[in-house]
Amino acid sequence: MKFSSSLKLNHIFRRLYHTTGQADGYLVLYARKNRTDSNRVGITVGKKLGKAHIRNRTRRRIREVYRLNEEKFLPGWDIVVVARSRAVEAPFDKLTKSYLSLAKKAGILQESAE
RNA sequence: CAACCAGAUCGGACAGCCGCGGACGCAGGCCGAAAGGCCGCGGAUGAGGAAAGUCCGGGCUCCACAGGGCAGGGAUAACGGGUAACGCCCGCCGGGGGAAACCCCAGGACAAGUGCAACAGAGAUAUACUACUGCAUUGCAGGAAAGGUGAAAAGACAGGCUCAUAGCCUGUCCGGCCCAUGGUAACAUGGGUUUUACGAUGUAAACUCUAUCCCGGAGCAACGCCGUGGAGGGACAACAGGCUGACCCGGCCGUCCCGAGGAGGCGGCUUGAUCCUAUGGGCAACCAUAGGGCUAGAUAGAUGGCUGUCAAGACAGAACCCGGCUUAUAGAUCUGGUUGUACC
RNA sequence: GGUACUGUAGCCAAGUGGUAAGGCCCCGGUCUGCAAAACCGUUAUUCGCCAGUUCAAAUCUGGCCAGUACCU
Repeated sequence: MKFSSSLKLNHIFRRLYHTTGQADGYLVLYARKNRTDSNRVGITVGKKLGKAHIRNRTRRRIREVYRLNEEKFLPGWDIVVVARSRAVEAPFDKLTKSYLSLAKKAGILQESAE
């Protein structure tokens, strides 16, 4: 990916949970500026959603949505996406639609992508 | 061919585009004094039979600890073997199931002691309600067969003597004990002994006893190393620097050193009671020898998305590592075997 | 990843082998002109599930399932 990396630090996750997020039936999205030129993206899949292989698959699909749509995002943000229970069985195009609409509400999409 | 039984192996495949992890290689690029770091390119490589539950047994690491015995605690339970060890595995004995192949069993001891046994029943470890027999006429003697209750009522049955269903005698069977033979052994077979004391209910997944084994605690989020800042301790010799102050002393900032240590980082981290093949030993589990192979090491945690064809069809994702057990699991293939039917 | 604990009526729960206490709620009745309160009565096919031991299991033993807490 061109300007993105994964978000790994636990205290940044906790800082983002305290911000106001955007949510729908599939996902919850938190975003915050990070004063760099790149994005850091974290994904949270809670233990209630299923066993280990189900959580792994859900996380991969959410990561893939970001990877395929990276050029639509603005750089310089920390982003955390939390999967909700409907995201486990959701088809891929619905997941993509949900992700992008939440990102648009949060104001982290490029103007040309809208 | 059908229905089964046992064991073993696999457990979506192929193609295209985009993408991920850690090694390796590169006369590649950038940073750096160097060590090295970051990026790029390349071709390989990259989850399981249960990776799961965390139920047992170990390795490994740290903390605690002079030696020995008793006590105490825990585990196991026919017998023999395998193993580093096990509560696991193999063989075998006994019992149970099946027509058979074959499968299942926590399978020591209640005549060492203690405890518990509701309801029903006359009586529950002991008894005499109904009923029975003899003599006498409602009393004496006999003793426990039958009825009934219950999970359980003094091993089971037959014949003779007898007033009798008591008691005694005889015989058969079950169990116990003793002897012989076979077996390493559990045990099997045969013979003997006896019947009120060799047989006086059940329960030890009740306390307990016996035999064998074990014995401190924690667990890789263990543990070791580095450690910006901040806080702590020490030093500041000479004119000296800044702040406080009219000035001096003093205090703070400052400079250097020290050892703990939070965030974070690095190691631990994968070659091991290892796997494959062959030969030999053993009924088998397994063992020995020889040759060959290296096959994930992440740390918000790597296998995904889309398309096409076939199939449509599971359970499910390593996190220090092994040996087992248990649980979940669609389907496919192979090997050996049993029974039934038909044909030659 | 690791270590503990809990599961009994809709809710809170007692019950250490022998008919599963009690309280709240719900429902029915008495009372009242109608309610409330009070009083009386009623509610467990599986005591989380499956096996086993026992004459007999909520209870004892083993294995699963679900939930909670702690270490971080």
